[in-house]
Amino acid sequence: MLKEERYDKILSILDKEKYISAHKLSEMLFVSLPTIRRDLAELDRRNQIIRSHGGAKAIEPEHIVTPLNFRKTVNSLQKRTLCQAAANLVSDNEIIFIDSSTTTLQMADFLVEKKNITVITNGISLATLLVQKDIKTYCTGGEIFQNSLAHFGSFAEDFIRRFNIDTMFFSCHGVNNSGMLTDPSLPETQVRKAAINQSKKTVFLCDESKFSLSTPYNLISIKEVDYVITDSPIVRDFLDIENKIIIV
Amino acid sequence: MLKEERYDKILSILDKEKYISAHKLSEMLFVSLPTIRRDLAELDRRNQIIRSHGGAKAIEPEHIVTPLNFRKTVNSLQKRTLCQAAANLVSDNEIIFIDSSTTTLQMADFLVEKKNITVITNGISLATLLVQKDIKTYCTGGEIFQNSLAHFGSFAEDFIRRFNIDTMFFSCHGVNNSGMLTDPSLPETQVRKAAINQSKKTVFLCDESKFSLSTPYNLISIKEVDYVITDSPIVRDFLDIENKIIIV
DNA sequence: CGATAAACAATCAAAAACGCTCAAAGTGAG
DNA sequence: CTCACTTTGAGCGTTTTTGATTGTTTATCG
Repeated sequence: MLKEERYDKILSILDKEKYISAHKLSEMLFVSLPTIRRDLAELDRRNQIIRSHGGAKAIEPEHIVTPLNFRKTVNSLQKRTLCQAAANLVSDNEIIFIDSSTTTLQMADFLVEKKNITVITNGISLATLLVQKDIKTYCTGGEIFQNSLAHFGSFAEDFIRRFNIDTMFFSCHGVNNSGMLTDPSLPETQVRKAAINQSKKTVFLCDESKFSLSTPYNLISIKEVDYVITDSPIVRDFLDIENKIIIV
Repeated sequence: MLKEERYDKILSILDKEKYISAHKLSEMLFVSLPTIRRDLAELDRRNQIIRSHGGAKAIEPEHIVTPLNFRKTVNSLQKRTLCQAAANLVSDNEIIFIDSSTTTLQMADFLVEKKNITVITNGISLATLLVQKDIKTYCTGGEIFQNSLAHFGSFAEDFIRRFNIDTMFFSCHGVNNSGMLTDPSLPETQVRKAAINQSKKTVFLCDESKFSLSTPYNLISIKEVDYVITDSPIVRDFLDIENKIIIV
């Protein structure tokens, strides 16, 4: 097994387990403890896990994608439909923010028809797509994270604070039972918060898989979102005012 | 079996598997290990796979940033040689800046071997390449320009001013007869100036085509550059101190 | 607080993978 | 057929990765 392959396995185990001991990893991957320790040290250096005494804990499970379902995940028709509905909310001449996630990536395809819009994003893949479609695009700066090809951290937040945004489109890891949008990654949450603060209107793209998932960091309550775009009517249970929901 | 045919097979295997060892490939394709290693080296050079110790890993579809037609202009051997010489000037643990241009793009290939370096760039294609090769990469933010897939403008300049850079690598459009480096784009010139101001050392990558070209905006005189890497001895005419030139 | 066990970093030797050179095999043009 | 050129595989010294061993640090519990 290649080293990079082992790294991926560790990350995908941490995606499910949240916390894993070095000892257990060494049994699961059939390598010695020193090797696992070196792996964990390296993954910690890359900011992909958080090292702790005895093992490691996860930080960004959302972005670890297994080889088999990768294309499906990104190009899913489900997400495409959400993106189309999202793009319908954009008017000509607007300044919009789109956060970096596999869910929002396909919005690029539906924004082409808009006139004179400006898009701000922290996702490099999305930014590149947009630019190639002749859409005026700003990308936040900062360190680039390998798994998501996106910017997080104070650089990105400072950048966002310079803009007045009309509409902000985002996704996140899950919605817990109290209707709070949550994510396992603090940096991602902070970037989204910064963007929400600068925006007149917020739109949450929410596929079915996200319900009853609770992860450490709170973003905002789903009730505070202006529009929820979803393919699952379950969403109604969390909302008071019906007309904020767009079910596709 | 033709070589290109074998390349195709390797790519299609990696399309399904994500990781593959050189050993396994040699069994599957009935050729020796040295041959597989040469194949993998070539495919890595073409940025179609990512080489790693023991085998190779696939490039994830999401990570493909450069348009297809980009490659022809960029992959010239001439530029590659300049980039290799440039990379030789980088030591472990350094913080370097690489400006966005087709000339500097191939530096990514030669920086892999350095340990613990940090690269700052305004070029998105370069940044994406670097990140995939596990190099700590910061990209300046700002508007993205379609032609160059790069950031310019005051956002980018502000970003650069936050760093202390050891070495700054750049190219520009031309060198005029007084030895002044010039460029037709003011924003590009400004970004380069900002980066030069933050840097202890500057390195100019200069291929033959650049001489006697005068364009509107002055960057600095070639005499102020710490190292000039060139494939053309004509450069000597513009310089006093010989040891700043590296002719490849 | 101190004792005990677990986890750790550091070191080293073996194994695997590597790059390199060189000769053999294959290929195409004259 | 010969010659030049490319491609391949074997041999060899080097580098990288790995796992065992050592002594040290850290967590736990009485």
